[in-house]
Amino acid sequence: MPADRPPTRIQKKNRAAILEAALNVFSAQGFRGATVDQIASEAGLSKPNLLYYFPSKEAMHNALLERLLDTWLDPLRELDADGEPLEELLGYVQRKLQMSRDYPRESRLFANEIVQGAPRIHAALSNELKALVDEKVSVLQDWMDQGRIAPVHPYHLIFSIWSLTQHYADFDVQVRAVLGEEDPFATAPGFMETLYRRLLTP
Amino acid sequence: MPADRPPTRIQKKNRAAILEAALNVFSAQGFRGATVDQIASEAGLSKPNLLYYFPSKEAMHNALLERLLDTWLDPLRELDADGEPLEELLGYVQRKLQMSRDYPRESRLFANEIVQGAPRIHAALSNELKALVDEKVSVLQDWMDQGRIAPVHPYHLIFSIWSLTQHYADFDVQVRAVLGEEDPFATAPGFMETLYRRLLTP
DNA sequence: CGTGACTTTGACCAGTTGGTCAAATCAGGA
DNA sequence: TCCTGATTTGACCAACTGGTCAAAGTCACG
Repeated sequence: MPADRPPTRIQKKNRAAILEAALNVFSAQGFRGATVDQIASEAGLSKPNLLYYFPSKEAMHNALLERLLDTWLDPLRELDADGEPLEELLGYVQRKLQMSRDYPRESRLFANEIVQGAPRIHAALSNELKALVDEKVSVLQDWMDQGRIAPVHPYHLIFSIWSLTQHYADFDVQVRAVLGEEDPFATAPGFMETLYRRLLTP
Repeated sequence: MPADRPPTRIQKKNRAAILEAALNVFSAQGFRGATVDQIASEAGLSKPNLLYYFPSKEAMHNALLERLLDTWLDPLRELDADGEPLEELLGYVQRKLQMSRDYPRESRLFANEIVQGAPRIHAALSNELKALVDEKVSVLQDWMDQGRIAPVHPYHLIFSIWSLTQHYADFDVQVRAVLGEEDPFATAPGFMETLYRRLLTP
């Protein structure tokens, strides 16, 4: 563990390689299923060397989760209260869907954590996450009150967007087993657009 | 391991207790996260005693998954080609939602397995599951062709039902963290009905 | 109540895993 | 080049975990 002066070139490179490898392994095996040795070999480093950069396996996991929550909520943050309601929501849906396509490992890391009761990020859910959702829900509520989108339970509306979009990353195996050759991400955007347009058009 | 004559009273009781305990532990911790000792103590038996009834930890897990897939698909099997299309679909949605409320452990067991790539039930997904879905999709397609429900991508329609309903079991912690006091299952059925009614009414 | 099959368990074992440590090696500024 | 701090690693541990086994206890039925 080097002193807390600015990180060297080597530190940056190795820390990044470790997190990249850890993301692969944790997202595929879950926290307990992952072993430090696996991560080390995936990162091309020795196990003691990993533990030189991160004090423990849990620290790697935490570093990933911390970085993740922010990225994960970005699409929702972009929802603009001053935009055209339906287009804003459809935009949010498509951004979220793209994240499932482009960052499936992150989605699964998150899913693993939540399914098992979110032991490590429970606080963040009740604080940051809840605060952001509450804020955006009040925007949705205003739009509904003004008759600019159809009235529906705003929290369930957001849950539905989360679950529908993340399903394609988290349950990827199942989706592909059922669909066969067809690429889910070719047809999903159209389906989503239809669904939310019909649901929300006043 | 007793002979293969009919199971005794004790065998029945203990096997059931073990599976019940295993469901608790596996659904909360995942396969690798669960330990045989945990399951044993939860079942009120000793570890060697568990391994007298099941040859290995994996055998317990398999026994659960096997029993699960059938139960899990029952609501979809009930979808009746001769019924009134919209009502049939809404009925399916509500049955699936009830399963999430009444059997959250089973839902999470399944989720854990799929998120990690379904290593143990991949075959069942491509066979039984795909066959059933294909069959029901052709029913949906007929309904759409006849103009009895609005045309949408039928596979995505089914995925959407799965993801929306299971979300309330699998991501329960997150849902409750955001909702606070409100019981999700009080308001979800209404939301779902609205959603699918608007999506599917021709 | 005796007997053979069924059940239970304490003690144990080998493999795995997270983590440590001292010694060796390397990088780069003076 | 030399020196100091940064980096790397082989060898090790202790704890945990899945699984074994022989011996002891219990059950049901003739």
